[in-house]
Amino acid sequence: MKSSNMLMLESKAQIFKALGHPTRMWMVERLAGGECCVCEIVDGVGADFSTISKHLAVLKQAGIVADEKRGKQVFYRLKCPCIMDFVHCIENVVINGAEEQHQVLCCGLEEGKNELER
Amino acid sequence: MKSSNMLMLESKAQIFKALGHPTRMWMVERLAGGECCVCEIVDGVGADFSTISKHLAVLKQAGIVADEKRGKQVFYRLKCPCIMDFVHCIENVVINGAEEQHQVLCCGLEEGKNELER
DNA sequence: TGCATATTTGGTAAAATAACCAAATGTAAT
DNA sequence: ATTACATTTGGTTATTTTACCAAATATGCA
Repeated sequence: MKSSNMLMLESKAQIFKALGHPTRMWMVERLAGGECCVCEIVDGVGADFSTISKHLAVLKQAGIVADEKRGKQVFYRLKCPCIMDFVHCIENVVINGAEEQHQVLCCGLEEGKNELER
Repeated sequence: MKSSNMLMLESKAQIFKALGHPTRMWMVERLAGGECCVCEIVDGVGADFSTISKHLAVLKQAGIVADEKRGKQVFYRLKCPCIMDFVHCIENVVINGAEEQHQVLCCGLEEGKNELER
């Protein structure tokens, strides 16, 4: 691969990769509804604390979430809530299947929709 | 994980995962410039034919690209060129680092920028 | 028909990921 | 200071991913 921009390529891929796991996807959607502490995520996902912690570390490492310790708890939040625009588009891709992808994937963003608040 | 929508979650994650590899990222960007045949991608990436073929299969499986056989060659194209909007946003995230992400990630789309043609 | 070209498929080994448990760390309250 | 709670880190094992090679398949041309 001819790569003056190999590093950029890897960085971008890393961000997508971080979103490429159902549990982390769930977390991102959860955090889109507002920050929450690790224990809340553990409750929602139903996996081991350590597992959740590691998934959160992946998202953090990719720059998708930020964490803040307050008292005994650590709170995570989406660093960029607009990442949900992506997610909603992808959702449409999934729902509408292969055929309509072309139209559908573009829609949400171009009309400036943002359904984070729902 | 409480999952009436577990399947949806997995499908979305799969799409992100497909984008989560430098080589596949490169391919998507290459295809954003217009369809091309497998051999052109092989040349660009510099990996084995079989490796490229398998990466393309991942993208196809995820519904990101489509293939069409013409003569001896197989041509691939982006099923949804607007997926590049995502990629460019992510690019900004990478460039601007953690601090500015919040503003930057949103920009490209809201101003309707689309640099596919460059 | 038979050959060369283009691509995919199958197999295998190395590397990366993911889940859990146990132990370590940091913080607050006693 | 000790204890309890919240989270992270380290270790282990199972699974998945990736890359390459070799072999199979498909297509066009001699």
